[in-house]
Amino acid sequence: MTGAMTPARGRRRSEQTRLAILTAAYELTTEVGFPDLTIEGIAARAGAGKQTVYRWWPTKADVLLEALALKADLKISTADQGSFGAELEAFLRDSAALMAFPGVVSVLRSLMAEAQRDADFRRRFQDGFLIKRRAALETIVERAAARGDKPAHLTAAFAADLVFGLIWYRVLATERLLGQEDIAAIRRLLNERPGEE
Amino acid sequence: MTGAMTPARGRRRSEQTRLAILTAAYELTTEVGFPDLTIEGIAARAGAGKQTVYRWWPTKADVLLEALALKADLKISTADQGSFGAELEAFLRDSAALMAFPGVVSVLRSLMAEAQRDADFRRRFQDGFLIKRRAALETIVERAAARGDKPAHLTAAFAADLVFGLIWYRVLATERLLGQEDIAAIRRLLNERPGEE
DNA sequence: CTTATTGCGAGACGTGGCGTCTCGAATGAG
DNA sequence: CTCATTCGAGACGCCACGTCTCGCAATAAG
Repeated sequence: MTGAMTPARGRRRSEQTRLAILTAAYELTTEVGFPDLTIEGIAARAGAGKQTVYRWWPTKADVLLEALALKADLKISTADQGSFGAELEAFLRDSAALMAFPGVVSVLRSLMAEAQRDADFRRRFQDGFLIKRRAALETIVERAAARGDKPAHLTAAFAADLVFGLIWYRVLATERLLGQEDIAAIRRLLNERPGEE
Repeated sequence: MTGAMTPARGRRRSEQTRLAILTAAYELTTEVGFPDLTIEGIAARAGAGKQTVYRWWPTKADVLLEALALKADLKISTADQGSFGAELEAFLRDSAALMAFPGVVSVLRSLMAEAQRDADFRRRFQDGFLIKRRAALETIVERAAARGDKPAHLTAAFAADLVFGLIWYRVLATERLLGQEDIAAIRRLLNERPGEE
């Protein structure tokens, strides 16, 4: 939901049209790419009017941001698995699985790119996506700390910077996606020496 | 240089105009932001014709990429300092200093964003910037390996992914730039236990 | 039921940068 | 001198932008 409050009177927002717009935006992005994605094209494919899109979303990037949540639901495991290593591995596996979903990597690239160009969207992208992902990982690290199952000197914030840094750098700057060997390497790097120094 | 070979005959390319265009592009980006940067605006500020810009650079992002090299010269220390930790610290300090240069962070964001939108520029950005930076860091790691001064299980490629991942993630997804405490944390993370298993 | 209010599809409209093209002058090797 | 090439300047058609207007549909208040 991006728009205003629920109106007291008048016609209600069409949920069917909302879903048609989100689906059209997601599909069009994978077909023509984000730069050639247009509001006009989204509206046309969804069988909606341009104004209907503009009324509920400020930019095409915001449409995609909501479409992403719709498609993949962003469910990441943070369940207590007894050890920091196991939870970290589960988190990374879920992240890799999400990015294996068709079109997700392309959309993620587009959204991060747009966040660099539009300061207002940058904020919405941080609030609606980035900090939620961070929070999940930080939960795991903090639980490990409470357990005494965490390397010294490793703060939750720094661990999040490292992990998400690796994931995003791979997506944005290389062609190599996260593999099993990367997950093992991260786990080894962050998980060793539970109570040293 | 982006253009063709040296012509056998005819008027030579004006170095003065080339510098004026690069300077104008760099300054305009910091003033109006990359999205509102236009080829027309660059040409006007530089006192050049549009065609002169189009003749030598395929996109405005390519102009900025060359302007960045002109401004900051991208000199990163890879000198042998005797230990992996010292060289890593020098590298990170240089990187932080480069990004402290006015406008550099803004340009870096714009270029990485554009690399997500334009597949052709993506390649040029990788070849002309990203892999050069990687090569510098990988040199340091490989020298440490030859010295026996490197943690086990740490490959040069993975170390580069981690370090550049952290730097780029900070720039692209947060407002926090690389500080002294981050440099210390990276050094601690990558440098401990020189020969363990 | 009547009326006010809001959302809807459709599309017209002016704006502005895009990338191409043309022009005449300047430059420099053969 | 000759001719290829670059230069500054700007005209040109194109297209998506974001706004606006229209008439109809849906919904709640009176």
